[in-house]
Amino acid sequence: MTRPRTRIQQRNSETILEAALEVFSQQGFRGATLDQIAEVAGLSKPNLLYYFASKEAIHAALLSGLLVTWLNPLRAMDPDGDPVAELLGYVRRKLELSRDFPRESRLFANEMLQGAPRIRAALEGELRDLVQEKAAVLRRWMDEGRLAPVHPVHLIFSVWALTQHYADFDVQVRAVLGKAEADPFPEAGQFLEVLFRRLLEP
Amino acid sequence: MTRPRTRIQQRNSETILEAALEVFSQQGFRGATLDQIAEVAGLSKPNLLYYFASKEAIHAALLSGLLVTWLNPLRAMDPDGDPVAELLGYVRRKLELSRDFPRESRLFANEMLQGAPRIRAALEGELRDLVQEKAAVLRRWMDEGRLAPVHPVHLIFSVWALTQHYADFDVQVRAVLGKAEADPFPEAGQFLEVLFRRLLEP
DNA sequence: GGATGGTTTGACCAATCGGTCAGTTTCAGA
DNA sequence: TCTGAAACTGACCGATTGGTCAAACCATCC
Repeated sequence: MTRPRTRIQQRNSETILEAALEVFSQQGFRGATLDQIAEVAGLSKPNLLYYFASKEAIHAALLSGLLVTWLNPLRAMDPDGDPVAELLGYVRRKLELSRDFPRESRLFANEMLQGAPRIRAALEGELRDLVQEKAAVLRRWMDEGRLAPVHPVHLIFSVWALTQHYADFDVQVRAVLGKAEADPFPEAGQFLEVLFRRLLEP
Repeated sequence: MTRPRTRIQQRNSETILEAALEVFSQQGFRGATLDQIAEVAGLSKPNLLYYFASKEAIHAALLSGLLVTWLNPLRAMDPDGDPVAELLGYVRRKLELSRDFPRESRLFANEMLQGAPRIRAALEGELRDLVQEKAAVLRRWMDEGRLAPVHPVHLIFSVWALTQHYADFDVQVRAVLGKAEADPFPEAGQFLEVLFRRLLEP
């Protein structure tokens, strides 16, 4: 449940979570099966259940760390920094998360599509509080005339939507852009910088 | 398969598809079960399979009409109209789709998260062609100085991301905004209009 | 070389899965 | 009112599901 003790426990727990992330992020909770996870992990199904009490427990372990990681870039937005630079930095870090951890993004998206049955509480508590706190900072910046006035919460939504789109809809992005092997993220980064710069510069 | 003939066939086919949309959009293909769909539809499982050959067939029937509906707003963008007005109109119509057909949006999102195994071909064909066609129009508008120069395809991505976010992440949006009963769409519409106006006006 | 405790597994379980089928009920048209 | 087709159902099928368990394995320390 908490920290694995032996090296084997450490290694196998990680292997299982890695495999579970692969499967859950693609199939959702109900669509994923322990057999799939076991196969990806290269372990037997009973062995999975030796390390985690249930399918639910594996999923919970994945989700528990997720929200924190996901919100770190927002937390890092400095109220004493330069408004536009801070927000562009946030966008950049969030886009890097989409690029480097697309499966985590899809796991989160899956949970949202299902109506967030397992993290509803965190959304209405932790997440809401942080967003409201940062929205107040944004509102202050706007009042000071250092940021164009827009609805601060929807502004944060727009950062989420625009960055996560490149992870969650990766197939579509690549299909439309055509060049299957090319990396769409550099272009996306440039586009988003222009977008937010034009939106936010007073 | 094609058009139902009798009134009963018409009604029950619609009932089944309506129920299937409810379940598939929330659970994804693998996560959904025929029993769930049958219960929501108020029909017996064998009766479902009297109208549709298989679970796969129900899902396919839902998806087949989806892409067309989903792309209609983009199709409606008039190459001879006013650039900014046309794009804002597109955004408005797309946001209305998110508001009025959130389950369709989630069904599509689920398919994307799974890697689009059933509509990959349409993405690389029909969808790609339409986007490239409209991107050419956007590029022309930019060359004529009637639209600020940005990457046209990523511009279209941004419309998708920002509008679909309000359907796909509806739970999160409402959790963060707090007021559970309030409708976030009017505010969203205003925000998106400001965003795209500032981004696109030359 | 044993003893010990952490690790792994084949065999198995009840429940649920998508789907079939023989047979019954309902309905529309003559 | 009769009849044939359409609509519907309970019972059932083999496969798969999440999960259990006793037994075996294995590394380590004495």
